[in-house]
Amino acid sequence: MEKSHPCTRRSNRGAWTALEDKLLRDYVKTHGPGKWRNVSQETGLERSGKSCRLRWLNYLRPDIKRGNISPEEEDLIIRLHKLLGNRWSLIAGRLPGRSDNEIKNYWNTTLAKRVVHGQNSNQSKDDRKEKEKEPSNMDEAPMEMKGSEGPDPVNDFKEDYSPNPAMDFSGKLFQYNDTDYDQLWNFSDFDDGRWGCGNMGGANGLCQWSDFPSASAEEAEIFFHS
DNA sequence: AAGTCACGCAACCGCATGAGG
DNA sequence: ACCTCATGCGGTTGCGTGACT
Repeated sequence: MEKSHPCTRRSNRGAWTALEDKLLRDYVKTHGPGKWRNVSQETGLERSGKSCRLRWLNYLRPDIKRGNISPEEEDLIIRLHKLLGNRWSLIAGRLPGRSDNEIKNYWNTTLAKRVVHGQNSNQSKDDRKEKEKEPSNMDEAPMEMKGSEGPDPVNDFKEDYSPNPAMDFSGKLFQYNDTDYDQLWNFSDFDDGRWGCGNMGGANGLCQWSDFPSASAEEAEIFFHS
């Protein structure tokens, strides 16, 4: 097998062509998603593995949903962003058919200004540039805000989703009743130990805040039901 | 009609992480 | 325990296009 010299074999950049899409689709159909490094060798595509992966995830995979974000999806994005910060892949995981890139773009172009500036989306580019110079609250993940002067994610969550809080809010465990959140939480999403335990079984749920890192799901349940 | 601006989106880049040797 | 490689993630860039002057 002859390798092209890196200088002469310049990888393609820019927008994907229909032919490139077809080659990538065919590759995935045969080999399945993954082994992105091999795509260029197998198909002749002059694209990096990263680029192929991104194209597949954001555009070509069969379950991808194109088109406008619905108001329901929008609401979900806002609420999840409030909880999770810029963890786009987690947020995308709750919106079937939407990619993290799409949600990130939608947030940055549409929702961020709406959330920061109320409903006034007529913001000039200069204004945005100015904003970009200073750290935005919305760009910070909840855990980074913790202990600072910024919003308190625990209390925010508490206020928003816990009309009937569990017995010990200050003790880091709390209950929510919002049925939406039956679908929103699971253990694996929060494997960094900051958000973790949840009772996904019914209309009510139990969540754990990061100051309780050693608690297992079982411990949290015992705590909640004791 | 032509030039400029503003915006949205696709794609790229750098870093982090995890698996396997 | 360390190294390498593949993959994933979030931030950023740049292009295409429609709106505006």
